[in-house]
Amino acid sequence: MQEAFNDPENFTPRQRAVLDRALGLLMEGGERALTTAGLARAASCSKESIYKWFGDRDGLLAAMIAHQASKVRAPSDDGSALDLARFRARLVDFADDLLHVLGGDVSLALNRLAIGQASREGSRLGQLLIERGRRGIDRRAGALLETGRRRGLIDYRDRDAAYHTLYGLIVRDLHVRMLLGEPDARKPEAFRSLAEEAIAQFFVLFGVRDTKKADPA
Amino acid sequence: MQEAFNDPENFTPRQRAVLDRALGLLMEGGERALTTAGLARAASCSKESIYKWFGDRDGLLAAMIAHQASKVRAPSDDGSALDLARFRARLVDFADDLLHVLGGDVSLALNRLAIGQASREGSRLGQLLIERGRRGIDRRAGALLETGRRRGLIDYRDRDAAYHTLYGLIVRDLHVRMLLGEPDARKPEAFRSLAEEAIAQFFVLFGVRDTKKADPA
DNA sequence: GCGACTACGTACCGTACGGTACGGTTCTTC
DNA sequence: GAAGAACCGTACCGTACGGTACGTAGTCGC
Repeated sequence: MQEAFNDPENFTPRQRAVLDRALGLLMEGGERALTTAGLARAASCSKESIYKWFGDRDGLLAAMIAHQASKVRAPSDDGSALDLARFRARLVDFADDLLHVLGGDVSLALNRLAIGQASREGSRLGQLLIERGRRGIDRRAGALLETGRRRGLIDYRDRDAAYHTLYGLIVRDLHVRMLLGEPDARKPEAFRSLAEEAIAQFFVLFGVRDTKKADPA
Repeated sequence: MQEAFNDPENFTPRQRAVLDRALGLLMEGGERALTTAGLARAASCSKESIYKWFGDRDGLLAAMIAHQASKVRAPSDDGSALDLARFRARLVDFADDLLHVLGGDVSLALNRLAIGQASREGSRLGQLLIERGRRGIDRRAGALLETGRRRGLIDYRDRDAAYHTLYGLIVRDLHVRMLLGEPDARKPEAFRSLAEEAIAQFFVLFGVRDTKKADPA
């Protein structure tokens, strides 16, 4: 019955505050800094309450992921009319958002936590992170691509394959480098130009040919 | 003077054997399974020797990375004459190798270890992993790309940018998913086709147009 | 006002780990 | 063959953490 602890809908405001404090501790000092005693002290609650609410330490970690995921609301994709320029701008925004999300403190801390636990057998944190965190982004991008294809702005055979290519063009090896703590990888001021270049390349691969093709030669 | 411990050239065969056993423990059960007492028991050595050889636990981890990196020898890039087909095959091989390396047990275990430690302030494991592990791959790919460009098979403005794009096309989000423990991401039997598709896309972006351009329309 | 409930703070327990010390054994070297 | 170094096995120490138990203080319903 540990699942009952993981439903962010049932979290009380007090519990959410404690989970936020836990995320803060995790961001500051990593997993080692997130101890039940330390969290109880930092959040001014008792260890007993923590265990009562979340079961055990793994339940707490899972609840943190669920809680954080519940805070992120994907911007609703209004199906307004898209011309090529607007569609391209939407893709650039998506790419920029993606880089900022992946490079955010909370995302990096949670991914480091889940990856650190991934070697352990019974750990479902990785799955949980993918399901709760990535699914939303994937769906948002998938819908965007689908819209672009229906409007004849891009074309592809396999939507998932196209999305994975888009993801690779945007993120490259930046995510892992940021996870490893390489300072050069975390340059939010560079994300915009990276996003624009990635989308330009994506259009070369999947764009429908148009009359305004620049041809340097 | 901890640096002295990290030079794999100075490791004795006995020390290498211990480091191999440590890598084995790390692969089996993650960082939690790699304790000094456990390693001493598994490798039939004394804890005192471990501390004498590697300084402390962090020194041991660094030595493991250095040791593993020293085992990987990049295949020497013989500058034989390359036509397009051979160059393309070389790139596919590189992509296939890259996916197999990143998805290997040792690589995943070491990356998980370094990422788990990345939040800690003084941790240089991430840097060490990038320097010792990735530099070789990067140089190999860079040389390959440079050769292709000199032969007029591909073209690019910025070699590093081209390489990063190549990396993104090959790896996509597979590395992080494998690090998170997603079973679907680790399908070595699928790596070859992924590699071929990535190289095909790379040629669309950076290939020099030739007469045999297939044009569906 | 009173019981039932919840939560806070603290103290406590068992365990496990990093690191050190020491006696005994094997191997090298002269 | 003796001196000395390297190493193994084990025992030991201090600490820190996960998890539990308990005494107390609010709070809500009646």
